Amino acid sequence: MKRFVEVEQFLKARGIRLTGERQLIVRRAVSYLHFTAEELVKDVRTIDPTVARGTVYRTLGLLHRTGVVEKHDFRYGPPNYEVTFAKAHHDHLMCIQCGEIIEFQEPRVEHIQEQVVKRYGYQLLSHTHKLYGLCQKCRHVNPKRASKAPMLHVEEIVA
Amino acid sequence: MKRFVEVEQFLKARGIRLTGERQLIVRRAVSYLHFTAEELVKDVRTIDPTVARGTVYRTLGLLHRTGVVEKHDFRYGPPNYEVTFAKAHHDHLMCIQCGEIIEFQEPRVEHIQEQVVKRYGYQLLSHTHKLYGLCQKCRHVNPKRASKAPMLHVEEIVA
DNA sequence: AATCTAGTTGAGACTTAGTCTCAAGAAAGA
DNA sequence: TCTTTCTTGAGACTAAGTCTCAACTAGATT
Repeated sequence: MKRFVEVEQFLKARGIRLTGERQLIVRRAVSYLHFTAEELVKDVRTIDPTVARGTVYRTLGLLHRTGVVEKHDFRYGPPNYEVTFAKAHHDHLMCIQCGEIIEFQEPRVEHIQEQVVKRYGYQLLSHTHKLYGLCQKCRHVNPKRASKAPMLHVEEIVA
Repeated sequence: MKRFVEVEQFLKARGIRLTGERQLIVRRAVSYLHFTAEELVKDVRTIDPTVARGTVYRTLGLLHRTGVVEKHDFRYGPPNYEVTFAKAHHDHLMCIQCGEIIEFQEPRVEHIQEQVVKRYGYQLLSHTHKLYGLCQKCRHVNPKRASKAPMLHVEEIVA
């Protein structure tokens, strides 16, 4: 079954009104792996220019609140969204040069996290774990000009 | 030795001009554990209202590029800065109710990260690892009203 | 100490990303 | 079909941050 149909059924089952605008927005959103709010606005308005910016933001907020999309703050740049509906939990590895994003799973880290929160008497609700580096290609390319990304912290650089 | 003196020496050694504005900004910044750019602007301008907003932002950028401060995108709200100069690497655990931030160290996770990046042929440059949850106190408090934070993702909630 | 000059500053316009308001329009139940 | 409630488009508004430029100043040079 198409991914957007599942999402639409999920929304309907929660008593959320399925308007034409929302359907369009959901269908465009699932076509991306990752996207920014403004990218989605542009994309949707390319197909139907009558859809207001506000509607895209509102729908994105709705999808976020209902757990259909996840919001990622990759460094440098506006937040990034991902339709995680019916998708296994994963974390991200990003190339700071070309922007490639790789999704990885690491149950061992999840396990250690549990130990950490227990240590401080916390109840774990969620987490983010992002790795930044250079992919094989970019490592061998001499950047033509300085990237816009700020210099890395001395302490952050892993030997 | 006072923390800000060390930072000032570090900047000087790198040939960075030490103006009165920069000294004030550094001194206020090191007095916080975590702060937002706007908080720092307000704080600095309380002491010297002639310092421009832009100067605080520029100096913060300078401190960031030189690795004196680190920028954290805790979810919900503007980014958070931390003077990490001469401070051991650590990650963060945050209470989403009261905002408490705990710094923790987990060499085991750092080690697993190395394995992950090797798996994909990447060179690791930096990472962020943030845990969100409820502290002991907040877990037992019935929130008076819904928090502004978006609902958690089903997949994000750890059993 | 006076001079020089590249780097820094204040002021404020500008940008980007996102929120809010409200009248008009559309979905779903009665 | 009517009614109620929710959603929408339009655009004003806000928050956070960036940029420009003439005036100023730290620190090097004399």
